[in-house]
Amino acid sequence: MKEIFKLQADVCKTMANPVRMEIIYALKEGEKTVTELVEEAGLTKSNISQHLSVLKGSEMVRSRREGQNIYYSIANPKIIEACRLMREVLTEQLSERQKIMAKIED
Amino acid sequence: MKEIFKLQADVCKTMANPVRMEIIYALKEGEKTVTELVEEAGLTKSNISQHLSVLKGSEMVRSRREGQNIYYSIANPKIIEACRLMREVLTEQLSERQKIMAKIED
DNA sequence: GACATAGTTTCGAAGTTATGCAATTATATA
DNA sequence: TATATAATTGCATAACTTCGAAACTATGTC
Repeated sequence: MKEIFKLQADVCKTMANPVRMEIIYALKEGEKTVTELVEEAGLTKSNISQHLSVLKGSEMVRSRREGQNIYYSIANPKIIEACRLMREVLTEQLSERQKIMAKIED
Repeated sequence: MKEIFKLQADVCKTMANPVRMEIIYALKEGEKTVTELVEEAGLTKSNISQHLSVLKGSEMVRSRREGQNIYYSIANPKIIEACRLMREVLTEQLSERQKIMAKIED
């Protein structure tokens, strides 16, 4: 019974990094090569490659080679859905905080 | 623009621990005291308390005191929704793996 | 084969997280 | 005030994560 919590925590762990979150959002638009992701994020190729390897290890992304390039894409659209919901949680938290701040300013 | 990825990763980070995931699922049923959570999880009070403090710091749970007890509850039902979706991602991954295993056994 | 480009892997330093133990705080009750 | 129960905090330590630099692998072109 406890095993499921561990596995589910691992899914979160994969998404629990700002670079990997940025990669997920970048791939939302469609498949991209490592170099494209590197340029978009403004980070080293080594770093992006390592994060892609984590994402692939948890089966959140797939990859396919085409000549010199390797194209990465989101493995399951539900990952995007989960991210969307977490962003909603976040925005509701932020707007809640703003309401409180507004009250204090009165 | 990058800040949002950091914040969103932080939301994930909060959920990226099996004990905290177990607490979230335990609180899904309704508010509970620390002692109840301790008994349910079979861990030390110190440990549960520290994880509750992380969850509270990210505003995922609320607490209210009633006499000697402190009752914890989920702050936003969307947190449960996000967890549900992540579990779906997980179960789809597991069943996908099983399909592949079945093919190999032929 | 030599060279260029795309991507991965290895390694070590720096930072972060999880845990139990012991000490502390808060409330209730006699 | 003394004592019991509920919960939190501080601290040490072991385990894990992140990152860049350099070395390596894979593919394409001359």
